[in-house]
Amino acid sequence: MVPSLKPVERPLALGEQVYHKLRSHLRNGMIVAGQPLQEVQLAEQLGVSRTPVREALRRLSSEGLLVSDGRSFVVPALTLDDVNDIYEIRFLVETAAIRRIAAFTQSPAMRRSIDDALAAAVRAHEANDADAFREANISFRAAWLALVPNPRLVRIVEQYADHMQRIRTLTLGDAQIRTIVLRGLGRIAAALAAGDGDAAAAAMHEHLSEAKHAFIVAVGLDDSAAG
Amino acid sequence: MVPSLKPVERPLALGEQVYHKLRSHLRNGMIVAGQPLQEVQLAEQLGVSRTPVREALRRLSSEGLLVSDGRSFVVPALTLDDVNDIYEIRFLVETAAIRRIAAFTQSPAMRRSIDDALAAAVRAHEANDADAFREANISFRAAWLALVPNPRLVRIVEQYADHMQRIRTLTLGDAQIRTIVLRGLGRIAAALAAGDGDAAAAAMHEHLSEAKHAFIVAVGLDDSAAG
DNA sequence: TGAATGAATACTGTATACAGTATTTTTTTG
DNA sequence: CAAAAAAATACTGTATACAGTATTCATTCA
Repeated sequence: MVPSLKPVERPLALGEQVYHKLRSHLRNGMIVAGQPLQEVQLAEQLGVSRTPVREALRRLSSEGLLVSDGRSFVVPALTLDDVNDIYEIRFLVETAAIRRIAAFTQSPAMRRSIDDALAAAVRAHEANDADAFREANISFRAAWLALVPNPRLVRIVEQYADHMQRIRTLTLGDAQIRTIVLRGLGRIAAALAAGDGDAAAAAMHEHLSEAKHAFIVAVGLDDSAAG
Repeated sequence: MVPSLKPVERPLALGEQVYHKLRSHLRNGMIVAGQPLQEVQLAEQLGVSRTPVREALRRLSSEGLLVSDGRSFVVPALTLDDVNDIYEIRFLVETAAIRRIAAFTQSPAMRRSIDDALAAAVRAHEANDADAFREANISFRAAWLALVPNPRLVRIVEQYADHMQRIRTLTLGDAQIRTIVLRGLGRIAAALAAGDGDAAAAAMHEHLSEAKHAFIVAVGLDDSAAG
């Protein structure tokens, strides 16, 4: 018998595929808020039956990415309260998570993928490529999250980051905001390179603060829009 | 038209009912780890078809209360790593949440249900009633959680508390542990009454620490069991 | 013309049938 | 008797049919 032979990749269940497809569409902001997501309609578009669609919708709903509008599901329109609540959680968990990994990011090997993502962000910014920048931003988070040893904590971070990622297309379309974000990523990476957990947490907090503010202004939830 | 007339209670969907029933059984430790939960079997016992059962199982699984054992679902046996991870999250979110509400718990009216739950715990402890004590413990958490203004934060706290609640029957069966827990609840309540957020967070941290230790010893995950 | 009523439609909840796969048991063969 | 092969079984993934309910549209009556 051959040792350490991994089981063959079984084709992903349809429900899983539908879930991932809808999720990525949500992340890209390709599904607008308010528009109802109906089982039959989606099933037809995706070429599957209602069952896997239903499963995916309920799963997204249980994660808060969709809400059940009595009958069908819709992408929730975030209120200012929602944004405050989400960022309260992000401040809490992302600063804790990044502090957690600073102990072993002094090693360049561990930092490899983080630095790669940062470099990609720099390139995208220089090329003025908003989509590539957004991708690099996602890669940056994925890179440092991969070092967090607590999978449950990772899950929470990913979940609430996704809530905002859905709208990130809006803010990262602005080159000025990309400049600010890039500086934030740089500060976080520098703190990690120094192995300074407190500095990394502080940099993350500032970074999230800037992102929150940019979002609120972009969507017009701030007072200036009302006045 | 009659004003303020609430919509009539619609009967809960079967999937919802199955979910709640299974969840409460998990909380009470009535479903042992390792035993596979199979759709057909559960459907037959509950008198419904596989569909709602399936929905409930997937939902519990997505919340981490069950894991998919290739085919069916099982209650995961918590390793020491799991316990450490779960409590890392609990330390983080429950201290933050309790700190958040201390600002308005100086008012006795706001503290009402918290004090009630504490009183119930005292009575249960004096009566040496483990079940009632467990209930009071749950009520205490529900009471202070009801004051937390961030529903998403509440959800995270509830979710990870439930992970442990499932085993709490074990530890709270011991009168000595109940004494320790009761002191912990008292310290938290006192800090809240004083409106001292930092003290409340510290009391919560100590309380969780004691609970974690009691659990590790009760299940025999500690070194003493191995040695 | 406006409101109320009834029919038609659209959608989800639930049950069940069918297909595919892993596991176990039985049978067969050395 | 042991091992391998084959069959039976048990289970989940998916599709689809059916039922119930809410919503929308058309029709009728004042």
